[in-house]
Amino acid sequence: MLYKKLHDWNISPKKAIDIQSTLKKLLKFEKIEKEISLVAGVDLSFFKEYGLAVIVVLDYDFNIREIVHHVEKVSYPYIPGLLAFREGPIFIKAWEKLKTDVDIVFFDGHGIAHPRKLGIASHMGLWIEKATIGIAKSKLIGNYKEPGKKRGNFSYLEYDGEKIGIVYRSRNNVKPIFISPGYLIDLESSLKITKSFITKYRLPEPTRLAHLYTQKIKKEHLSS
DNA sequence: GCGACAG
DNA sequence: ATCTTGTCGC
Repeated sequence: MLYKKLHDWNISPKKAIDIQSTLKKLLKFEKIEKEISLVAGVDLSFFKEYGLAVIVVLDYDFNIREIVHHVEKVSYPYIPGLLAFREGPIFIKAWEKLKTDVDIVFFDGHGIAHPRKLGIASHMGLWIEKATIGIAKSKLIGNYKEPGKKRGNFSYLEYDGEKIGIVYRSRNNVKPIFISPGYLIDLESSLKITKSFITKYRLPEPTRLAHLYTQKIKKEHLSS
């Protein structure tokens, strides 16, 4: 698939923060009316000095339509708030290999629930010009009330007096997931669409399957 | 200065 | 994210 190269990746943390502050101004959020038919889930795993990105495409019936992956040396450390600079360049290489045109992309990490409103989901949404949703397993910033213990219970993640995400209990008695809009989608639509892709597991299928393949493909690489 | 801190 | 087996609980 095509994408816009908005900047270089090999830059200092200070410049990376400047870029985030600049790109944040380009974000747009809309209510999704159209029925979603094809979605993609993205996840990465690491081994040795390499990073492996996997993109899984699913249709509305959870059938896998396409899977692509890309492996390359990691060139950026993990710094809270700058995750996109570590995983973004590897994800983009996998994205180049993707042939299916999807409606929405789920990322492992936050969207606007970020210090500069530019978590990896929002950041990459601008590059690929697609609607994106951030699905994180823990919070980066913000405050929230612990949601009820039952599946479906939720509360809002707030920061600077604004609702930036939803803390959603996807299964009974399990840690909640943090859903936040990435790009071209609003909070309400993000929750609705994410819920439609959650079955019997904590994570929505696109993200869950991407993670599964990330581990599987990594093992194949280590044993051959 | 202290605590927090996506993956 | 990653190093790692069994085990408690729904």
